Parts: sequence; C-alpha cells; structure tokens
Amino acid sequence: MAETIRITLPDGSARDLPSGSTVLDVAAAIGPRLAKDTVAGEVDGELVDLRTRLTEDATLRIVTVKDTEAGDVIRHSAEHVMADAVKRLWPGTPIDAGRQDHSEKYQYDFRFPRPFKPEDFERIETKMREIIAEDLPFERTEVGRDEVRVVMTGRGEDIKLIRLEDIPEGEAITLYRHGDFVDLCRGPHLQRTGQIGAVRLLESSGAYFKGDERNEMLQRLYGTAFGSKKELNAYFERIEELKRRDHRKLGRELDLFSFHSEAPASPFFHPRGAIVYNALLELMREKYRQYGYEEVITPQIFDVELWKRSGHYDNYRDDMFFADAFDEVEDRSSSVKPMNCPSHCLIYGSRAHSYRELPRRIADFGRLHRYERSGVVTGLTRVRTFSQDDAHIFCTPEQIGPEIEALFEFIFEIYDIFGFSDVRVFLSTRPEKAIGDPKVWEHAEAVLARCLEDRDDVTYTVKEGEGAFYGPKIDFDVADALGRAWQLATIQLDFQMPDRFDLGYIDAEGSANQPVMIHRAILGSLERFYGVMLEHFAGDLPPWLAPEQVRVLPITDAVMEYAEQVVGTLREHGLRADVDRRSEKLGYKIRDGETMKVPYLLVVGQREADEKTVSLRLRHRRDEGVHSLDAVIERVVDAVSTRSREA
RNA sequence: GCCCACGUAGCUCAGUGGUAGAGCACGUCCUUGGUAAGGACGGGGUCACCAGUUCAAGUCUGGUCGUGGGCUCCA
Repeated sequence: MAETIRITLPDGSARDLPSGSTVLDVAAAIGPRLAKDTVAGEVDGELVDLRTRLTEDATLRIVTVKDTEAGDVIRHSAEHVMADAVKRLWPGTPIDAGRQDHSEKYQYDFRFPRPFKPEDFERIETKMREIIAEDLPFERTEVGRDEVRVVMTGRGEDIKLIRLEDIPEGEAITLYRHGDFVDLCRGPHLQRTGQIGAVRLLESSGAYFKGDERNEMLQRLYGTAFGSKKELNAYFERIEELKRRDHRKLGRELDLFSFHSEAPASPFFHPRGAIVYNALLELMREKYRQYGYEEVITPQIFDVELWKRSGHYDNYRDDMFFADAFDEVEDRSSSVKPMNCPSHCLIYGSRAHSYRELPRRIADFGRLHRYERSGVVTGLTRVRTFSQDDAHIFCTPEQIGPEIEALFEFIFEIYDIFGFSDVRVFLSTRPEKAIGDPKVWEHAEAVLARCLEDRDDVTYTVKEGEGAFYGPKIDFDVADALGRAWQLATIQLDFQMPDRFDLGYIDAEGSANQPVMIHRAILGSLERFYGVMLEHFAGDLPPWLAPEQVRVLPITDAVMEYAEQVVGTLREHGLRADVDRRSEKLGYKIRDGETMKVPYLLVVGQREADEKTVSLRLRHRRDEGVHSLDAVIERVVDAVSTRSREA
C-alpha cells in the first residue's frame, strides 16, 4: 500500500493525501465550506460513504447537499431518523429495515401492534424534526458479527438478528449510529442529521417480513426527504404534474381508450385513439419502405410444439395464453403467440435462400398476448395484448455490423421525430436461463460490444445477466419530457433460433450456412410507446398525431353552412377536421376545443363567411388573426406532412 | 403472484345502519353570441359481484373480480 495516494478531482486537478484518508478528509483539504456541505463521495463513478477510506489512487467527486445524488443519501439518513422517531415515541418497538424505492421515497418496517394512522404521522414527523434539530452526527463503525449480535440482543432487536444471519460470511458489516439509535446498515449516510432539510411522511401499509406471507406482518411507513423545503415542495409539484400527465387520465379525458374488466389489462382503443395508433403504424411503415423491410402477416394461434422448438415453452409457458378447444383442454396443445420470431423463422425457412438476398428484414405488427401477472399490469405501459413494431433481420455474420449500424440511424431518426433526445444505451449479457453454447454467447456479446464501441455518439452501460434467453441485447432507454426513463428500443442478437429452426442460406462458394437473426423493435410495444408518448406530450399531440387536427367553430348558426364548406375543403386536403355544431357561445366552444387539445381552432363568423377567410387560433395560444383558408390549409398540411412538433 | 388501499351516475366525488346526492358531461327548450364555461327544465345508479350479520346494509363481516401504489417480474 502506497503511503500517499493521488486523488484526481473532476476539474482535472489532483491532490496527494495520506493513504487511508476519507472522502471527508479530501473535502476538508479543499476547504471548510465544502467539508461542511459534503454528504458523500463518488469514487471512480460509484457513490460511497463520506467516511470511506481511500487507499488507492482514484478519481473522486465530492457530493454535496446541493447535488441531485445527495437525495438518496439524505433519504437514507431520513429513514434512520424516522425509525429513531418511532422508537422514541413507542420505546421498545423492534425495527426491521428500511429501503429506498425508485421514486424518491423511502420506507421502514416495524413490529407494531396496529397499523400506523394519520394522527401518528404528525407525531412522527414532529419527532423527526426534533432529531434533525439536534444535529446528531452519524457514526459509522465496521464491526464483527459477534459484536452486532451483542448490540442488537441488548437492544431487543430480534428482527435485526435474523437480518444479520442473511449477511453472507466474509462481507464487511457496518453499524450506523446517531444519538441512541443504532442500525445495521451498509450506508452511505450524511455527516449529521441536521443536513436533512425537509421530511414528510407519505403513507403506511402492512407488509409481511421479507415479503413472505408465511412470515409475521410488520407495519411499514413511507416517507420522503430532501435537502431543502424548496426541493420537497418541488417534489410534490412533480407528483401533481405526473398525475396531470398520467396517460390513463388523458386517455379517458381525450376519449382515446378505455379498459374493461371483461378483458383485464387489455386496452380498447376508441375511434380517436385508433387514429393515433394508426398514425404510429403509418410512420413505421413509411420508414420500413425507406430502410428495406418487408412486412408480413402471421397467425395468432399455434401448435404448442412451435414454442417447444423455439425454447419459449420451457422458459415462458407460465406467461402464455392457451387457446384450446374445450375437448382438448387437458392437452393445452394450442397457444396464442406471445411473440413473432418463430413465425418469421417459419416464413424464412419456407424456401431456400441465397446469400445474395440477405439480409432479409421481416416486419410484423401482429397482435401479441402475454399473461402478465395481475400485479404488474398498468395502463398502457404493461398490458396483456399489444403489438410491437417488431422485425427480425436474417443476415450473414458479416452483415451484423452494418445492420446494427443502420438500426442506430433508424432508431435515432424515429426518436428525433418525437423529440426524445436523451437516450441511454445498455448492453445486456448472458442470463442464467440461457440456451446455447456459452462460446457462441461470448462471441455474440463481443460483436454487440464492438458495434457500440464503434459509435462515437453512444456511451453504454453493461447490464450483466439481463439478456434474452436466446441472445445478448442492446436496449435503449428514452427519457421523456419529465426526465423519466422508459425502455423502448431493443436490438437482440440470436444464434439459437436459426439453429432450432434449421435455417440456412447458400454462400458464394455454394455451401450451406446458418444465418444470424437480429430481433429488433424501435417503438417497442406500440401500447407502451403510446402511453409514454401521451405523457411526454402531456396529451398535446403534434398535428400529425392529433386525432382531430382542425375544429371549425361557427359563431352563430347563420354561418353553419360556411363552416361545413370549410371542413369539406380541409377534408379534401386529407386533414382530420370537424365542425362544432352545438348552439353554444364561442367561449364555450373554444374552451372545449382547448380541453380536447385540438391543435387548430378555426373561428368563423359573418365577417369570415363574407370574405371567405378563417380566424385561426392555435392550441394554448392567442388568437392568430384572420387568414385566407388556403394559407391556413398550407400551414396545417405542411406541419402534418413534415411531422412537425409545432403547429 | 405477494403486501396495502380503493371500487357510489359517463367523469370527479359527498354520503358511517333507517326512502341514493352534488358539480361536470348528456337530452329538451330559451338564448344567436367574436376568442377558455349563458339560462331553465329533464333523463340517468342491482352503490363492482356473491354470500353472511341485522327488523333494516351503499354503510358491518367474509369471499370473488377489477383498479391504484409498492415488491417480484417484463422472452
């Protein structure tokens, strides 16, 4: 071990410190103000406790209360403060453990004789604020197993003793302490409780110990915390905004789709909703012509043998629907397709192929059914019936690189149309229940990694063991207008399926070869994309997607005839337009047009009828004034045909 | 699938054991108006479903289904 180590900071500067210095020591060496605000460190890209001792050269970023990453540390510490508050209010309450979820909330489980009630929340919050005001330092101690046992036994924390047994031998065990409160915890934690700026309890629920119903029921408290009151308020505003944009709410309000218990987790797209769905399909079909794809239509119901052959039956039969006639129910011999790949293998294998015709890009919008577990379905983002913009590319090994290259172009072109500019890329490798030779897997992973390395504009993260059972994949996570990440596109390399379906092609030398199969989708599930897109646009769909592009609002019934003429002309130009024929005041009709998020409202009164003009009003904007109908049509047709995001 | 909560009119919701309510939406009529809600009247509910407790259940209990939040999962 070196006596001094070199710590490189984000600005490129370096500092030499004694080996064994902590993150906090580094901060202190830079300045006292920084040290005061330090909540954690990021060592070589990994978030660590500020008490972590550095023993090797490393790059370090000091995380302060002002950084967004500080939130997790603040909430983790608030979790301990909440547990402390409960123990102070109800001494002797045994604690289980806390955890963070993925939405800026933390939770902690207790053995408590009854559910926590709203009145309890206030008392607990007040107590938490007292503990924060005490500004107690968090102390981290690395301890031996026996020591933990003594401490927790002494404190009557018998649940903790069970948790202790679950920690694998050889793993470092740490205790975090503030005031009288002690928890078995990995960290990281703040310096002092006073660094927690604002806390709020959110809800409570029962929860079985370790999530197993055979175990005892504990009581769980949920809360959130931030560095400041301002950030806490921003959190609640964000929650409100999420509710406002919720695609389930928008789908109902805009009359796009509904759900019915007769077909749980299966969307019914209404006329307006179907227009949007079909506009997405039209987009993909147009691009398919450009990128050389061939669309096919395949069956819904298949002999189960097909899935045994493809490997899906072994891996996923619990998630499949079966479709047997009543007298065959015992056999479960027919199944509804959960995916398209085997169909495409059958089509490819229906005749001999020459290397000259590869790659073949087979596309399919076929309806898929997957028996998603009841607890996992949500709105359009996780459904039991959906279609994908699915395609399988059959190509030679040499063509993998160029094909993936082209896919990157395709994917970014599509995302650009929607304004999805923040895209994160992941490489997922061999999972546990993989089929096929590990050597082939290694090769496939290497091929994908090379494609990723070759692109200057893409950085990626490896997800170990997250690949499909037949091959590794590249996934694309897209951030929507609120910065939430959604997995949409996927590119999956598959050497197994061509083998299982005996697919082949004749190469230039006249000998038989096996093609490689690339599974890919860009929007992913149309349904999920639909939901994500609705929330991304907050329901304000761009003109090319809007179910009703133009609405004509006659001011009085006297100009109804002119209004009908205008709509007729708009429709002749291929636009989706209608007249608001109700005998309501203009203000009412405008309000309704705005509420239904129609991009263009055309107000027509006697003046317009006399001059053959229209008064244009854009969604969420002021009156744009009077224009000739031709000028407005040109403007709308242009926005639609270019798929502009602006009206 | 597991945990918790919820399910009353098309929507948002009120109604804690004693004859089902409001606003919006919808219909009819009056009003014919110039850039975000004109007025009057009216129709509409097996209170998710099935059992149970009770003289009496939207209300209490159990079960089923569905939905929401979270967990696990997502070929």
